[in-house]
Amino acid sequence: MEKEKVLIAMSGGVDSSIAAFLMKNEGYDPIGCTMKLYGNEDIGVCKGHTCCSLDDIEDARAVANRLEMPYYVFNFTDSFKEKIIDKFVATYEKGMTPNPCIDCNRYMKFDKLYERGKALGCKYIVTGHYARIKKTESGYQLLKAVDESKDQSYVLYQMTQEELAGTKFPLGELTKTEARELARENDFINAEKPDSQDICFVPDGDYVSALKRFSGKEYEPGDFVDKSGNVLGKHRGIVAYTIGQRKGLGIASDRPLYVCEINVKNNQVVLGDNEDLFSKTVDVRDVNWISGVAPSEPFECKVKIRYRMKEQPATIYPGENNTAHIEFHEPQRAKTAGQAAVFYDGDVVLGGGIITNESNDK
RNA sequence: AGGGCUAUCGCCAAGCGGUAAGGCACAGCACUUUGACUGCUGCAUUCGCUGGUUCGAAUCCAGCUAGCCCUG
Repeated sequence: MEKEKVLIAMSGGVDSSIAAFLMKNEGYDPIGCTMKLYGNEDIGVCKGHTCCSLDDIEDARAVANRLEMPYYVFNFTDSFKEKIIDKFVATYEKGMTPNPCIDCNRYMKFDKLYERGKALGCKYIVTGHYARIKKTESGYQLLKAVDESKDQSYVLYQMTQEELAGTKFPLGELTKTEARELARENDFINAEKPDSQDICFVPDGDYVSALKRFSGKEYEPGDFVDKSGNVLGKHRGIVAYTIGQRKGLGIASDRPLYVCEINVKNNQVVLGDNEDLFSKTVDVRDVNWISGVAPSEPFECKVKIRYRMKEQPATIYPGENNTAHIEFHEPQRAKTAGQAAVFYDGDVVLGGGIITNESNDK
């Protein structure tokens, strides 16, 4: 009997390697692949451990060989630049803070890669994400991972029914510790490889320099001001800041200062106290409802406003044109335009959207 | 010109005769598939200068210097 083909996105890290291993064990016929998303020359020198650096292709290939899988490298550099990098730059220039990982999942893994999988006759594409997919009578659900500390459902909220139907997340049921164990037991060369971190196309973590390199621009310094408009100092360009940021301001005060507002128009960054950062309402656009249909009535659920935070109770008011208004029961710290708000009902991801900045959007 | 006040780390600021708190900034580490937040660690042998009193002074005294305020 013919085994079902699946396409495995392999970053070269432990997780996706184990994903491949598990699929193989489950009796699928896996094909390994790595998406080439950028060239080293595009991002400066590329050393270190990031999720898709070219060095990692060697590791991915080694694992694929080990598992006796065909292995391909897909060159997606053009669309990655267009869909991820250019948007990353544009978002910062608008005084907002992008989350490129979300876009990468949406436009690369579950769009470009998904198509390739189909073209290769694969029934599923498989990634090493820590999240679960559940089939119910009413359709597919995206769930949090069993290992809550590693849960990545937040960065997957853009997935559609069709994508969920054609995707497998074998790591969703495992803890990170178990994944590492498996890698060690099977002598995977990347068993001890550190978890990825930082933006993959900004390996040194200096995203401000990266922005300049990508855009070819210098960003104009401007004023740091307080709520009353008093000038407190000079900032090094609006793109270098995000809401709630404390470090790197270089301003000595009698208390900690935080970025409260980024004003693109006057090229000003407004600084204030931590208490000034809290607000109860958040508006989102580009909302994706995983079920495929927007709720017609307001409802209660829990919401995350950033990747690393515990979801908080809120009421969602679905709006026109894929928007929604969120009212938290308790004020939340540092809502940041450009980041995603993701809705949860227990372990189930209901959907999510991009946080708008009312003042900047006007 | 008189009178008063103040001078402690890059910034704010404790200390009031017993051998330099703390906050901010900065640096490093941890955490982290975004940016942040957060946590931990480090950061003045020295208190405007010069003398004096004392076993011992940033803390008391004198002079000098600088800044601020009030009054001709």
